[in-house]
Amino acid sequence: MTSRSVPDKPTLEGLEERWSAVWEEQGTYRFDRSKTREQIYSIDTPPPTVSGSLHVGHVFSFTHTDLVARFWRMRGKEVFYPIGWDDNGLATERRVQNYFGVRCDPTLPYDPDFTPPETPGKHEMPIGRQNFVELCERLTAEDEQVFEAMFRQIGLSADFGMIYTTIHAESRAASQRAFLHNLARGEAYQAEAPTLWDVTFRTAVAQAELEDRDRPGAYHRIRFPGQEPVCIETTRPELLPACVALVAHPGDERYQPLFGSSVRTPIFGVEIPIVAHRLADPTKGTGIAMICTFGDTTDVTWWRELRLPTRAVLGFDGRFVSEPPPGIDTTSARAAYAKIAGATVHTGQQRMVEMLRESGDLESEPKPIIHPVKFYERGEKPLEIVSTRQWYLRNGGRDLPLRERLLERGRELRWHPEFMRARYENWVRGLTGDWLISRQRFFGVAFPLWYPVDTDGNPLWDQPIRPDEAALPIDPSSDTPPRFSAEKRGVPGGFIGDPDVMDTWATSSLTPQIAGGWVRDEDLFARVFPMDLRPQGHDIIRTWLFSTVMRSNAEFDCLPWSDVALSGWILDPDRKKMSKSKGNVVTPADVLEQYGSDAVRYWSARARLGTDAAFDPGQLKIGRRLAIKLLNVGNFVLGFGATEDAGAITEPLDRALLAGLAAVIAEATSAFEAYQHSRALEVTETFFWAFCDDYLELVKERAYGGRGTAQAASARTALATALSVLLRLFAPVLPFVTEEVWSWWQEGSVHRTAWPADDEVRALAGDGDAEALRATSIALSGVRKAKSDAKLSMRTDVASVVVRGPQRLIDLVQLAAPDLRAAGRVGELTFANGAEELRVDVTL
RNA sequence: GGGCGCGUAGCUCAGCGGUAGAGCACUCGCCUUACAAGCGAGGGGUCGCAGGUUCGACACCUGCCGCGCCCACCA
Repeated sequence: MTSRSVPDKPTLEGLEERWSAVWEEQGTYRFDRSKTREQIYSIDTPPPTVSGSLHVGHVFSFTHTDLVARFWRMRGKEVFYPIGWDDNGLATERRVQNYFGVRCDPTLPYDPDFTPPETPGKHEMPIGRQNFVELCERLTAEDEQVFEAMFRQIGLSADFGMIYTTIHAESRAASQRAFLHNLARGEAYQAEAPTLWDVTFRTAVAQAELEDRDRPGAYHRIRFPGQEPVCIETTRPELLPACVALVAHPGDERYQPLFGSSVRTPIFGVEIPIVAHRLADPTKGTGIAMICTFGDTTDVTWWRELRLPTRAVLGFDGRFVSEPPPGIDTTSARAAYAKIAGATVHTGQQRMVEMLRESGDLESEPKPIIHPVKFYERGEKPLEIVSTRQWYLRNGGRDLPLRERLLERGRELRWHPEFMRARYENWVRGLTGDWLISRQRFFGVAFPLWYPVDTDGNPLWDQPIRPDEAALPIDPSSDTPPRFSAEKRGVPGGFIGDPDVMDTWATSSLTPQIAGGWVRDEDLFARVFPMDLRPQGHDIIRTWLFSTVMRSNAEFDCLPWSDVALSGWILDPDRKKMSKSKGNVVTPADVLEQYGSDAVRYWSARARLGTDAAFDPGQLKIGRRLAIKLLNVGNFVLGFGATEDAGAITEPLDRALLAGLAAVIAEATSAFEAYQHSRALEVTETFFWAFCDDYLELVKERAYGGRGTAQAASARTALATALSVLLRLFAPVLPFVTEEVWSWWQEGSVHRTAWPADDEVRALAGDGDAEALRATSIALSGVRKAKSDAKLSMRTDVASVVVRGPQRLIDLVQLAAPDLRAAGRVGELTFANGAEELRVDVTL
C-alpha cells in the first residue's frame, strides 16, 4: 500500500472491510515456509466446531491467540498460524438431522439422485450412510464460510490459505495413520467389556465425555428372602433381574456372618452369593448393596474384581431385552420378566415396583431423592452400561508408568496461567481406564481396518486386516482390503469392514500433525513441530489438551508444544454462563456491528488468561473510544508535518516523554513474552492517555513553532516517534485503527513492522528523566484545578503561579517551565523549595 | 469428599511487604482551532472475617465464611 495523506475527518467506519481486503491482497499474514524452525513461531490453533453457533466466546479466545501471533510476528518471527474447522462428529450429525429432517440408516443403499426435502418433515427421513455423509459435508462447508467471514472480520492474522478441516481426506489419513501406529506399538487394542453407553445416540462414550447431572430418583428398600432375610436399598429396582450378588464391606460386623452364604432375589428367585468388598460403604443405605450387571461403574468394578456372572438385561436401545438373562428360568420368574421385556428403564421401574409391592418384598414406600447421574455431555438420557466390543487407546488409566510419563509431560509444559496445570494433573490422576475411541456413528474418521469372516460367517475380530499406509485414507465400508476382491465383502471366507468411526477427539488430538503436514509434507513439519503454542479454553484440558499430549508422547516422545495459553469463559453481565437455553447469548455479529472489531478486541485483550470475563458493554465503549482517540491523535500529530527525523530531540520534556516511553516498551514487551497481554495493554494505554492529556497539551504551542524552529522540531520529532511507537504497541490489540493511522505516513503494513525496541527509544531520550513529565503534569493539574474550582474555561489566563515542592521535583518542573506556562496560560511562573509534595499556588 | 481460583470504590477490574489505584457510573464545570463519540476537576473503599509473622500486612502464614470452576466409586 502506498502512503496517503491524512484525511480531514478520520473515522472508524469501513476500516474492517478496507484493511481485511488489503491484507488479503498483499498477503500480509501469509506464511513463508522457507524459514527455519528457529525463525518460526508456530501455533496449534483450535478448530472450532462449526456445527455449533458462533459465540462471543469465540471472538474472545481467538483474539487472545491473535494478540500473541501479532506480537511475535512483529518481533520478527514468521508465524505459523493455520485455521481449522472441526466438522467431524456428532455435533454435525445432529445439526444435519435437524436441518434437513433426515437420519442415517446405514442399511440403506446410496441414492445418487437424492435431494433432501425442502423443509424438514414431521418424521426424520431415513437415508443411507453415504447420502448422510454428503449432507454433512455440504452443510459444514456452508457453516465454515460463516466462521471464516467472522474470523476475518475480527482481524485474525491467520493464513486463511492454510485451512484444515477434521473431516478432510488429509485429516482422515493422519488420524488413521496415527491409529495404525498406535496399533503397531500396542497402544491401541480392542476389548469386549462393559461400556458406558448412550441409549439415544446408541454409541459408546469415553470418560472424558461424561458429566454428572442431578436427577430425581428414589431409594427403594427391597427384602431378599433367605435363611436370614436381607434388606438392601437401591435407586434402580428395575435392575433386580440383573442382580448377581449382594455386597457389604468386609469389616461390617452386621453382615460378616452372611459372607459366603446366599440369598434369593425376590420375584425371580435367582440364588446369589453375599460377598465382601472394600468399596461397599457401611454408611450408605442398609450397608449392603445389590450388584447388577450393570447399574453403575462400581457394579463393573465389583463384577470384574469378584469375578461374578453376567446377567445383562438392557439392550443398546436402553430397553429391556426380550429374553431374560441366565438364571431366570422358572415359569413364574419368566412370567415376571415378560412384564418388563421391551420396556424402557422408566416403565420397567414402575412395573418392577408394582410387582415388589404385590409380593410384599418392598419393605417401605420409595423415598424420593435428588442424586447425581452420569450423562453423556451431549445426551438427554442417563448413560447405561452395556457390554460391547470397542477399541481403546492406552492413556495411563490402567498403566502406572505411562501415567507417570504423562504427568511428567504436564510438568514440562509451560502453563499460562500456571495454576491450570493442576486441572491436568487432577484429570490424569483420576483416569479410571483407557480411552475408548470407537463410536457407533457415521460422520467421522473410520477405523482403517477390516476383519476376516470365517467359513461360518463369523467375523474374526481379533485378526484385523490393515491397509497399506500409502493408501490412506481408506473407508473400510467401500474400499477392499489387500488380497481380497470386492465380492468377498460380508460372505463366509471373505471380509467385513470395521463399522465404527473414531471419537472426534481421536482426530482433534492430532491437530499439530494435521496442520503441520506430518508425513504429507515432512519438510513443513520439521519447520513447525514441536510447536510453540497451544491456545485453548480451560474446559477442554481433559479432552483436547490431554489427548494431544498423549498422542505426541506416543508418536514422537515429546510434547507437541512448549506453551499452552488458557482463555477463560465469557459470562453474561449477570455472571451467568451464556447458553442458548438461557437466552442470554450475545452474538458476535451484533457486537461487531455496534462497536467495531477493534473495540471488541480491546475488550478481549483486557481480560487475563484463565480468567472468566463478563460481557461488558462498558468495556466495549472504552475500546471504541480508544480507537477513535488514536485516529484523532494521529491526525493531530501528523498535522504538524511531523516525521521521526525532523530534528534533534533536545528539549527536556520531549526527552522525558521518550524516557517514559522506553520504559513502557520494556514492560509491554516482557508482559507479552510472558503471555500477559492484558498487562501489556494496560501499561501502553495508561501511557497513551497521559501522552494525550498532558504531554500533548504541554508541547502543543511549542510544536506549532511559537518558540523557535529547533524547539518545535524537538517536539515534532518526539511526537512522531511516540506516535510510531504507540501505534506499534497497540497494533496487536487494535489492528485496524493502527494500520489506518500507519498508512497515513508510513510505507508497508504496521503488522509487518518491527516491534519497538526500548533501547533505541532510550537512546533518543538521552538524559531525559520520565519523572520530569510526571512532575510537570502534576503542576499543570494544579493550574487546571484552580480554573475548574473557579468554574472558568481552561483558556483563562492566569496571573501568577508558584510551584512548591522538594528541590528535586522543582528542578524537573523548572526544565519545562516554558511549556507549563504556555499550556496553563500562566503569566508569571515562580518556584519555591519547601513543601513535601509538589503543589501549586495559583493567582487567577 | 478432594483440588483450583476468586472475594479491593455502586459496577468491571488492576495492584501485592512501606502512606489505597484505573476505567465506567456519579457530582461540578468547560464550545479549549486533534477529538463535545471531547476536555478539566471532584466525591467515594477500616482491600470478606478472625488470628499470627513483621518496625510495618490489602499483600506473607493459619483458620473460618461466601462465590465460581474442575474432579470423585453418587447402592
